[in-house]
Order: sequence, then C-alpha cells, then structure tokens
Amino acid sequence: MPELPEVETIVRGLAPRLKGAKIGRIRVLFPPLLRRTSGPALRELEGKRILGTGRRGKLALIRCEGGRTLVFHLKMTGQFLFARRGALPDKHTRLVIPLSGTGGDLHFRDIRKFGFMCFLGPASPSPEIDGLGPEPLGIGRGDFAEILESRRGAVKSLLLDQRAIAGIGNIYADEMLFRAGIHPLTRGSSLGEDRAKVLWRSMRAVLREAIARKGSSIRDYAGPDGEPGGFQERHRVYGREGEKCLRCGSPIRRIRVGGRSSFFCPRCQRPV
DNA sequence: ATATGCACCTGTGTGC
DNA sequence: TGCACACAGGTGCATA
Repeated sequence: MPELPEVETIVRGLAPRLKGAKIGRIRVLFPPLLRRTSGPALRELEGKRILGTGRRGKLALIRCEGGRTLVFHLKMTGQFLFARRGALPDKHTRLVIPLSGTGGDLHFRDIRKFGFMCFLGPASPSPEIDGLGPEPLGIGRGDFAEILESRRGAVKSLLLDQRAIAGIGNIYADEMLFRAGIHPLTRGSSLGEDRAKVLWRSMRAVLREAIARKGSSIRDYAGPDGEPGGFQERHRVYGREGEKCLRCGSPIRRIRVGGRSSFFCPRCQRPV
C-alpha cells in the first residue's frame, strides 16, 4: 500500500502521540511478523520511552531509549491505528504496543501479512536499511543522473528498485514519469543529462506535493488517525486507463513493465 | 546484467 | 450465502 509519501505521513502522524510514551508489554499476535528479526529480545523494550519516529525509504522507524529502534515495512496492506487501551484487536491486527502515558494502544494491522518488523539494538546490523539507495528528496541532480546513466533497463523499473533509489512505488513512478514526459520503457542510460534533470525535478515535485496532501488513498490507505490522503485527486495517469489525458486528451494506456501495471499517455510520453 | 514468472496472502470488483 | 478470475500503494527468489 504505502509508498514514501504515505509512510512519511504515517510517521508524522504517529510522532505526537508516541513521543515520550512508555512502552508496555508488547503482544505479537502473528509471530511471522518478526521473521526478519535476529536482534535483541523484544522484552528489552518494556518500560522504555519512545524518542520519536522516522522514515527511510518505505520503512517506518520508531526510535526508543537505549539506541533501540523498531523498523516496520508495511508492504501492501500494513497500517497503524491508535486504539483505546485494551481495545480488542480485530482479526487483521498483528501487533499491539501498549503505551503508558497516552492511555492508548498502538495497533499494527496487515491484511495480507506481507509486512514485517525488525527490532534493532544499538549496534544491530540492518540489511533492510543498509541495502537501500539514497532518498529521492535528498539526492542531488548530478548523482541522480549518474544512477540513471548506469542502468540499461527500463527507467520505470529503475525507479522501483529500492537499492537504486529508496521510497518510490508504482503510483509515484508513473506520476513522475508523466510529468517528465518520459515513456516508462525508456532505458535509463538513454535519457541523457537534460531529461535526467527534468525527471529529477518531476520526482521532487510529485513527492513533495503528495506529502503535502498526505498521500494517496485509493483503496484502504489511511493515516493512524483514520484520515485519508488527498493526492489521488491529483493522479494524472495512475489508475486512469482509457480516460483522457488531462494535458492532451489522448486515452491513457496501461502496459506491463517489470510485472507491474504502468499507466502513461502515449502522446505526452513518446517511446525513444 | 536484465528480464520474467511465481510466491508470499487476503480481499474486492467484474463478468458469466 | 454462485463461481472464476483479474487485480491490488511490495518485495524476494529461482530461472532464463
């Protein structure tokens, strides 16, 4: 479900209520949630305070006392919800973190069970984090152009490759390619300096606007307070197959790129 | 290196 | 409270 703008919205929404709260006895309702964890025992967290939240790529981070960090990947359907203390978790809730000092519990739900959580100690290695490419809102034009230049595959696949750039998913890849006027199958190495620069600008513009609008809610995404995003109203190609391009009127097309649905305007995004 | 297809799961929408 | 199938904001792996 969530890409960078959604995860950013989520961790920002979590911060005010999590910051300073003390962690109680964590309940893991779906043990495979921890399948990627080899760090210190979760019990160590009991009684520790939460210092704040953060994000790296699509990973949501909850930073705790003692250099301990909870790392969540929400994959397609993961979400956080604030619940009343002791509220009965529903069938899709995989983890309950009681928060003393706030009078409530934090629930992690995940319908499809793809998501995972890692528990990192002060010096725990984290392949999930270390393997990520640079942040799209942190990388400069030049470095971005170099990444594009180094790849012979479809630029759409490159944008989705988290080791190349971290945080972009299917919606935002399509949206930034449309705004840059680039066909999703264009080879990274054939873009050239000028179009690399245009894509860099489009990437920043799309992600920034999406964050400002609190992400895209097209099926079931909502923030921890249940607030949906509004960026879906601004989608110009994603999910619009057959509808008119808002710029030129041509019907939006859908093709498969790297196994993912890819929406584009055949006239505004000409193949090279 | 790059591409493809499947696997991991559950739910929803569509067409028959 | 029919049934089959396609598809979904994401990876990870095995195979060409």
